[in-house]
Amino acid sequence: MSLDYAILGFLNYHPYSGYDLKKIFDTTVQHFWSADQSQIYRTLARMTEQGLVDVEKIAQDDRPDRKVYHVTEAGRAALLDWLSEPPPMQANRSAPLIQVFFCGQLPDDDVLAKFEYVADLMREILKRYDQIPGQIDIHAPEIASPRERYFWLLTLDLGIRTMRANLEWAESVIEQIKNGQVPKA
Amino acid sequence: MSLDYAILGFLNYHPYSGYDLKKIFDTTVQHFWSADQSQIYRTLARMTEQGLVDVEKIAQDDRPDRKVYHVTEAGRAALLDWLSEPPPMQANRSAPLIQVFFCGQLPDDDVLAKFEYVADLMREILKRYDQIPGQIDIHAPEIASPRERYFWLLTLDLGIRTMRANLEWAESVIEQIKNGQVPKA
DNA sequence: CGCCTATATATGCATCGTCCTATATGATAT
DNA sequence: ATATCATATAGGACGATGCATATATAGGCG
Repeated sequence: MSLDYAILGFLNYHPYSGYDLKKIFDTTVQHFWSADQSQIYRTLARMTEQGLVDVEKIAQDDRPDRKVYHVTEAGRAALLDWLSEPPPMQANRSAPLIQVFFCGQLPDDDVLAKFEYVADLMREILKRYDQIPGQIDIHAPEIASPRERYFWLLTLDLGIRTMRANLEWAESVIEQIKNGQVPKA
Repeated sequence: MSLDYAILGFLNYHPYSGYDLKKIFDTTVQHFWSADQSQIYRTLARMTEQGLVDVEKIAQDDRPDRKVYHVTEAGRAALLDWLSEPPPMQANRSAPLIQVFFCGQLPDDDVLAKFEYVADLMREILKRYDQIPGQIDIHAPEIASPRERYFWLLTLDLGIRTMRANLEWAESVIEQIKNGQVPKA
């Protein structure tokens, strides 16, 4: 259901097509949410049936026709209701940590390589996060008010803080392996 | 597929039943993985067909019969192969952050209440993390080697670091709201 | 006697999510 | 000429997940 509200949230700023929404997801909220193209279309179809959004068909000469979606009053009400609810606290799920949990089975050299790989990935992700702020104007210029931008930057701030914590963790593990502080089997 | 390897990892320490595994998941790795009971049983059934595990039926007088699962050689090989692979970096998905992203729609008081609720939840989770170390002996005493414990504590360390970062973030947001630093619509 | 809890396994159902593929158009590159 | 890319929408197949429910045994409580 989260995708529903993410879509409603963006459509509440401005009408968009499924194709637009896919691009917006991939650029503005990609640090905490991803959306598959086919699922966006399917969700929009369902939400149209449910009366949460309206479709406006726009014919184009040079390109395929667009279906632009608008929030209805019901959709807007559903969004505001949901925003008022306590946040949907989900269970943490981290597949990589399953590897960490059991990787005592491997020799230290392999473990070290694994953590150095992870640390490099995290440094790259942090670099990518630095580039996000510039993208909201390009891909969702309708999110223009200082207040909207503020809350958007809050999510990015959390992403950066979390990723830094992860990186510090990985670096501390690397240190411990190099110093021979990992117990032997 | 992650659940497969988590199950293989535990069965590689010791044979367990589905019921045992459910309890172990809920106590030892609950800070980064949860498993539904029905899915554990279904996964064990599939893995038996695939030859990754073997079943041993144990009749009990006072209680229903148990089906205790053992890792096969193929299962052990699959586990070690997977542990050697680069960690399966998944997309971050955070439903609560969708609320944060769009909650500029709400008045500051509601936003403040939301973040105080989140901060309280995180403090509770941090308290719960403190109690995890004692539980591994009770619910999975077979994970006894210092090396295994070390990697297990690494996952807990990351959970604590991440949760602390989240809490600091929430507290900084609360400060900003109280100081009137959030832009008005 | 009925009810609840713990142990133990299993199925049904619906949703969510991802991957792959199909369809259609126009512009640009080789 | 052909290939590929960007735009634009959509369906099939499948796996993962979660919730509810069914079945069975034994013990404890009121």
